[in-house]
Amino acid sequence: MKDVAAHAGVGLKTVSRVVNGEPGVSQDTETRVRDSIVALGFRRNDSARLLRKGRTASIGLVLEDLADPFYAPLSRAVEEVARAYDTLLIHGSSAEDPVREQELALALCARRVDGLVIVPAGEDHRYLAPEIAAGVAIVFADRPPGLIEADAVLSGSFTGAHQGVTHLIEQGHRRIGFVGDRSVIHTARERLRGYHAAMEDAGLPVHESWVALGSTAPERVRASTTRLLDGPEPVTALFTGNNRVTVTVVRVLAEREEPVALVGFDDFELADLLSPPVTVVAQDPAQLGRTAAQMLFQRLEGAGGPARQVTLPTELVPRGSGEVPPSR
Amino acid sequence: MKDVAAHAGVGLKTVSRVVNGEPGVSQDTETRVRDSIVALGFRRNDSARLLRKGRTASIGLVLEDLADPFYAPLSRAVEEVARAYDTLLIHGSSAEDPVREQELALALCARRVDGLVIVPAGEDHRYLAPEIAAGVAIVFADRPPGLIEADAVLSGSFTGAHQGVTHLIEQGHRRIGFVGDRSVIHTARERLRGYHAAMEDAGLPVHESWVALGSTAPERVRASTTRLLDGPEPVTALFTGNNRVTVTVVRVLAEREEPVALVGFDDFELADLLSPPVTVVAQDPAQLGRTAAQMLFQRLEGAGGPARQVTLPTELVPRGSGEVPPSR
DNA sequence: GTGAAAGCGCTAACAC
DNA sequence: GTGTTAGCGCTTTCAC
Repeated sequence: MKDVAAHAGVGLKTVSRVVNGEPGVSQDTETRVRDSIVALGFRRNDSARLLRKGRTASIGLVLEDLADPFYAPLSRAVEEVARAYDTLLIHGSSAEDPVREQELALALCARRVDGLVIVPAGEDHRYLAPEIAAGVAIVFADRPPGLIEADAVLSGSFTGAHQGVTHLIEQGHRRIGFVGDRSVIHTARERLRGYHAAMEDAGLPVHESWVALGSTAPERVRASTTRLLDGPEPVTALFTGNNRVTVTVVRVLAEREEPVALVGFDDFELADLLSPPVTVVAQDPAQLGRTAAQMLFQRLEGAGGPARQVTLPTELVPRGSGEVPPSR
Repeated sequence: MKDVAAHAGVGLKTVSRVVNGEPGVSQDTETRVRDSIVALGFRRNDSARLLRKGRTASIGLVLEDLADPFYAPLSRAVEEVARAYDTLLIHGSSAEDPVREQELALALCARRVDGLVIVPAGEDHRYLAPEIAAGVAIVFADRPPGLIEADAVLSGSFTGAHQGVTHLIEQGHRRIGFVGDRSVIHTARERLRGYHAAMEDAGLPVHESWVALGSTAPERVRASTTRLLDGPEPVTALFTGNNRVTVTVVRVLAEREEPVALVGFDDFELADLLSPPVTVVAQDPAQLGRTAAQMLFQRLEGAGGPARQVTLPTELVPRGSGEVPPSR
C-alpha cells in the first residue's frame, strides 16, 4: 500500500480511501491510484486490516470428525450462516480427544476468532473461562459444556431414546439391548438414561448384560452386539446410540438368520433402502449447526443475558426394522 | 503484552522472550513476568504475531460441498496434514458455483493464507495468476485447473469409467446408459469419454438417448434414468458418474421390477448392504486430499519446478449389481 | 480533498 | 540478562 502511494504520488491514506471506497477522493486521483494498484498488482492484506480493526471476521468450529456423516451437515450449516455474516470458518477435528479439543480451541482463541462453535469431546471446559471473559463468544453444539456456563444447542437425546425404546416395547419386545457410544460422551449417557427410563416406565427389567457402551469402532460394536444376541439372556431387539453404531449393527444383523428388531439414533443415508429398512430416531444435524451459529452471531451482535440452552426435537421414523416382532 | 511489561516492571521484549520460551531471561524475572501474565490474564495474539512473521500458518480449502460424502473425507485428510504442520484450515464451500469459488479463493488469498487447496467449480482460473505470482501455493484436487498452470491431484476418471463400462460389456450388456454430472464439470466429461471409449473398443454403438448429463439433483437424475429405461431403445445396464447420482439411481431401480445392471463411479457407505450390493469404481477421496495437501506443503517448504499433475488409480469393486445379466 | 503521525500487538535487530 | 527501536500492513485521528 505504501508502494502504491509512492507510485501514484499520493499519501497512504488516499490509497486506503480508494481501496475501501471511502468518499473524499477526487475522480482524478482515484484513477491514478487505481492504475498504480493494477500496475503493482496490489492486493489489500486483510489480516493486517483486521488486526487494526480488532476483529478477525472469522469463527472457529471444533468437532469430533468432519468426515462423520452426522457432523458434515452440521459443519456445512455453520459455514452457511458464517457466510451470511461475511465471516470465514476455521475448522478443526478433535478426534474425540479432550486434549486435542482444548489445543484446538485455544489455538483458535489465540488467533482471536470472533467466536467459537464447539462440539465438545471433553467434560471440563473451565479452560475456556478466560477466553469468555476476554470476549470470545462460545456456543456448544450437540453436547453441553462442562463446569462452565455457556450457550448450548442440543438434540433431545433422552426423549428421543425414550421414544425409540418405547416403540420397540410397543411392538411386543421385552428383552431389548442398548449398544452405545463411550459413557464419557454426554449424549451417550443421556440416550442410555432414556433407554432405562423407557424400560422402567413399561415395568420391564434390564439385564445388566443388555447394555454395551464403548467406542464406535466396528470391532467393538460387532463384539458387543454378538454378545447381546448370543448371551445367556439374548435380546430380541436392539436400540443403537448413534449412526456409527447403527451402521455396524446393521452389518452384523445382515449376517444372521434370526430376525432382530432395530431402532437407531440418528438417521443416515440409504437407511430406507436396506432390508429391512432401518427405523430411526432422527435428529437434524444441519439445524443443530444453523441454530448454534445463529446464537453465536446474536452474541457477537451484542445480545446479552445469561447462557441459553436450546433443545431441538427428534422424530421417530418407522421404516421396518423397528417393527420386526419379537422372535420368541 | 505492553501491560504485562508494565505490570512486571520489565521491557516489552522480555515478556516476548518469556512467552516464546526464548533463552536469556533470569529465573527471577521470568517468574515475575509469569505472575503478571496470570494476574492480567494475558494471552498472546497470534494474528499480530503472524502478521509480523509474514505467514499466517493457515491454508484454505475450497470445495463444492463439505457435507457431500465424497468431499468430507478429502477435507478431513487435508486437515490432518495441515495439523501435522501446525497449520489451521479455513474452509469454504463453493456450492458448485464458479463465482462463489472465485470469491472464496480471493477472500482467502486476501487473508494471506499460506496456500490453497481447490476443488474447482469453474473452468477459468486465470484470476489466480496474480496470487500465484505473489507466492501463494495452490494445488487443485479432484479436477484440474483451467487456463493456468498449477499442481493438481486427480483420480483416473477416464480409466475408471472405461473399466466400469467394460465390466458391464463383459457381462453381456450391449445397451448401456450413462447418467452423469453436468458437462461443465471436468470429471463428468472425462468419465463420459471413458464410457464412449469402452463402447467403441467393444465395437458397440451408442444411441444418443443413452447419455444423460445434468445436475445431480434427485429429480433430474430420476427423470433421466426413467427415460433411459423406458425409452425407445431401453438400456439393460447403467453406468453412473458419481456417488450422488448412483444413490438416486439405486432408489429408482429399487422401485422397478426388471433387473437392471448398475456400476457406479465412487464408492459409498452401505453400498455392500443394498440388494443387490452395488458394484462400484472406487476412488480414494482421503488419499486425494492427503496427496494434495502434501504437495502444497512441499511447495511451501520451497519445492520448485514446474506444475505437477498426479493421477491416482481407481479400483473396480464387483459386488453384485454390476454382474446382473442383460434382461432378454 | 488530502496527508502525516500514531498505533493495532507483536517480533527482529541491535543495542546496552 | 535486558531494553530500545523499528516495522509487519493497515486504519484512525486530526491537521492542513
